[in-house]
Amino acid sequence: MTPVVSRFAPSPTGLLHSGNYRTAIFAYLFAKHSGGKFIVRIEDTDAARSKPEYEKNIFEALVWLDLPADETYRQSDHRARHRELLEKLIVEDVAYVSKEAPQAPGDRAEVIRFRNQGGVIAFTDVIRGSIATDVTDLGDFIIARSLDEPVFHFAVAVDDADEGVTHVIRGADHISNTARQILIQRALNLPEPRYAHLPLILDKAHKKLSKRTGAKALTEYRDIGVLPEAFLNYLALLGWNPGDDREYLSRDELIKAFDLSRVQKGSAVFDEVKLFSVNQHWMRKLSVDDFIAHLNVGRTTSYMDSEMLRRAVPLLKERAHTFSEAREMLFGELSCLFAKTSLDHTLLLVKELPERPGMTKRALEALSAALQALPEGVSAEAVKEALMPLADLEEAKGKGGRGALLWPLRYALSGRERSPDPFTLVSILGHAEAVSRVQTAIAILEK
RNA sequence: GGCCUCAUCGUCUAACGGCUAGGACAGCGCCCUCUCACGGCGUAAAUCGGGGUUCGAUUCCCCGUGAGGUCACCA
Repeated sequence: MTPVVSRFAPSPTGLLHSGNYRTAIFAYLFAKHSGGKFIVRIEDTDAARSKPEYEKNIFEALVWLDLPADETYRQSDHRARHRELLEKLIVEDVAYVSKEAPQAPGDRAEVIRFRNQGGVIAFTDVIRGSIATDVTDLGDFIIARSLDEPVFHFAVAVDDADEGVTHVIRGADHISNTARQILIQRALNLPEPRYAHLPLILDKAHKKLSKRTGAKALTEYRDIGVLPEAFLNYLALLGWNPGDDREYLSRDELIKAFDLSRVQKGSAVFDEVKLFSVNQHWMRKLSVDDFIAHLNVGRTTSYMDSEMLRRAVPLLKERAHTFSEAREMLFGELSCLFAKTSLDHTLLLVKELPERPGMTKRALEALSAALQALPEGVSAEAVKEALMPLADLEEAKGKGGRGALLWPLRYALSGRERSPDPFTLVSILGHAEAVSRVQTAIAILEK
């Protein structure tokens, strides 16, 4: 059995989106599952639209996703070979130079066309089964603008054969191109690869994902702090499933389980919310050090005590779905961990009962005493055990409930109406800092 | 419009022709709770329609319908 060789063949004419990289992921997983080769070929035959920065972006993305190519090609490097075969076809009169009336700016007065004999071309798609196309209506299609400028169909047929590609895994939007490419292969006597056309990924409007309609470039997801393992996981399960109930698979598990026979035929809608949910799963699996590295807040560490940051990681894992969201929290609702915020006198008294004036202050004093009695480095659970009995105390009972005490405490510690619970805050801040903040609150009440 | 392809909850999907059509994400509700989040429990939600084949169709066949793709001197 010949080893599998798959390829990812993007054209560097723009930033690639999730749909493009999903085909790369499937091609990679398929090759690696069988221990075969994964090739990346940059299809830059359109010299006018191909840009080096787009090519750079593609490789950046593949590095980020960790989809290393066993071999890398640039289609334009094969110009001599393409020319040789083009000349051969012309000599054999399978192709011919045709005079044209240019229709659009940039059109040539002379192109190379394939002498199409017509008839039905059929192939067996690994995913969809038999697909037949009547190529008669294709006419004598163009295979090159000139001897040195082959067009996509021609270059693909030649390169796939020259590079030993056994499986062409690409989007279903290429189905109708396949017959044309087979025609060229046959004329050139090239081996015919197996084809697997993947279901398309659709946007919310159920249209093919495209940058024109707002699909994000993959690197945008990287930049807002999506983990590559999450992206890989989510995209692999869009149009494929491992055959069991697993929803979260590591890259090794994906390679092990991947199988073209379980690829869906129907297209799938890209759901960012689910991607973020998968991302949260993988964020939670990160070690504290790795998590902080991904946070990438190095420049602000003078503001953020690094020990405090470490202690905040569990809170961030609990809340954030992306690292940019985590950063927002750090500077927003969790900023109270790193700096005291000014307290609003009326907010502090929000749970004060009119019939029991001074209750808030007395509660905070009792809490302050209880906090000082706590040993250093206690868990949130231990803090809760120590403070909860106070919250249930006589004076707080009735209408105010535990909130009569817990609210001023949490507000004194965080300066915010929304924040983690007070026990967690104490355990993170340390009781010295916690006591100092409570004292500050008491001082405000005394004024 | 021609040609090609596809069709299970809102979304991603599972179900040798045979359980009450299962799971996940998102909803919703309850619990936990001073808030936010987490968590726990629960709930709603689907086989596009019509014909066949069969003892029995989500599953196989046909016809509709719908959706998408493609019809470049772009890939």
